[in-house]
Amino acid sequence: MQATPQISQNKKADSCADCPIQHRAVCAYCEKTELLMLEAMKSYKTYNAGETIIMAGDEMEFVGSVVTGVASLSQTMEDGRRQMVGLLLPSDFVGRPGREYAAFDVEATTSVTLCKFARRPFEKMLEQTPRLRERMLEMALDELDAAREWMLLLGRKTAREKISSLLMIIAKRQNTLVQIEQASNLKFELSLTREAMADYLGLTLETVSRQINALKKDGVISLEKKRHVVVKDVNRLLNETGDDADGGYFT
Amino acid sequence: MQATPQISQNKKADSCADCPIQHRAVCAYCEKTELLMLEAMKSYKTYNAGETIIMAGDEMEFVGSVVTGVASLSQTMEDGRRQMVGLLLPSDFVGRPGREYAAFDVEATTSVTLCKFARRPFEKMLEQTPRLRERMLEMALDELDAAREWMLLLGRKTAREKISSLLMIIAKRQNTLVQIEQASNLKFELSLTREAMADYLGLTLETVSRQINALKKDGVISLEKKRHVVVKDVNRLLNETGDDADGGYFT
DNA sequence: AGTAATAATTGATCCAGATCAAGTCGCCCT
DNA sequence: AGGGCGACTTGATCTGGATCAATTATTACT
Repeated sequence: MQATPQISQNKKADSCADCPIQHRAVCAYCEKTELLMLEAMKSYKTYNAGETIIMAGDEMEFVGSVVTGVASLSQTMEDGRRQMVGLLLPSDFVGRPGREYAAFDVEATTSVTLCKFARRPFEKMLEQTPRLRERMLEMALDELDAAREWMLLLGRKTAREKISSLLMIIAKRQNTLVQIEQASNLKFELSLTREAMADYLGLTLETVSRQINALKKDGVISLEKKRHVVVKDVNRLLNETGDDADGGYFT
Repeated sequence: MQATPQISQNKKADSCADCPIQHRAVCAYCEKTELLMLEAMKSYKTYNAGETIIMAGDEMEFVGSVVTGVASLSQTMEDGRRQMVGLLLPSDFVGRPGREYAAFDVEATTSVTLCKFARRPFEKMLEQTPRLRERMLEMALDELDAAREWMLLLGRKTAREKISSLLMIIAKRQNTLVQIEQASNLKFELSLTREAMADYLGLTLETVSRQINALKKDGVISLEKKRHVVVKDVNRLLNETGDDADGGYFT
């Protein structure tokens, strides 16, 4: 039963073009008074690729969301083993309201612009604003779903399935449903190093490299540059992920 | 730096003894009117060990929470590979408000009693009740933290570390902080089969069996019955998990 | 252009955990 | 008591991905 690739939650769809705050948490929350409060509170900051934004244990002075670029949330064991536990793309939220000290490392994978709010005022506003809290709940639940898919990937998928899944995940988040359905030739920028991919997938960078080249040799993808992927047949790639054909949620 | 084992979030602490609704989502929410509404809505149901409570794809008629027993949330691939993605102990919530069809399988691991609310009315109540929404957000964020710890386990820990971590997780959730600190001889019921443990940890049941017996042979634990564990020295076990000594969150 | 630094590939070997295959234990049932 | 079934253990072997070790692109900097 081979269905058309479906995109479950395209977060882009949630943003409203006329809202000056370009991120999901507060974007749909376009009511005048609070919007102005948020406007007054926010500030932008840009980090360079590779820069550490927050280290586990740091005091959390702010929360915010990714406006442009890619950041990662990860955990490191004493002996250096690393596991990425969150991939933060534009519209994703950073920080946990009510949390004093960071539990995970946040790093800029590419150059990243963050829209920041001082944590305390944001928390106060969260208390006063049911609509915003509702939005945060929705986001947390979406992330939880994503984390659970990710757990299946980490626990049970083969290296090849892991790589294919990652490619699909990134393709989905960077392109709209329409683009993917039409795409006999889907291209996208894979803005992660082999090492970052390995940390995402629970593999070594050597295995990542080998599997990407295997997919290439088998004609599933081709590479224009090391980090620019061309998918010839999306369904072919989807088959390699090990997921159900119609994958994704039922909402 | 060997610290005393810390327990980050003991969910038991959140329940209020005089609240007739014995679960976390609504428990702290003891305001008369809505409490009565919830009272009127709720119904209990008990499932036998091994019974399927919900299958992925089913229509979700209810949400609710675990009152007694242990249930699991899991995902299955077409070829039968299974990964547990949630372990549901008393006070844990089942179902996602707003979700029409189940995304995961829910199964009773032991005999389980669920306190159920019809989904629609619960959702309506959630809309009207900011305090309940706040509670749900907090729970979702806790689960997300747990999922991220779990991802580190799945992606980077060795089989022995995985088993040790699981034992610590269960010990923590079944005992209070005080009990654990004092415990030179911590006992607990491990209410999972070897297979369920394997599904939790991304291992095979044979490996689970071998590692448990290795921990026993090395004197880290002993077994009174196959599923009744005695931990002689909690710090010794904690060392085997690969986690930081003071592990857990900073709130 | 040349050189250093970083990212990626590729090969050879190894080993933790999977797989396959018998057992054994404990428990319910008549 | 015995038999049957599910849960668990234990052993032998295999293998996917890790590890170790060079190269070979890329990119960034003078």
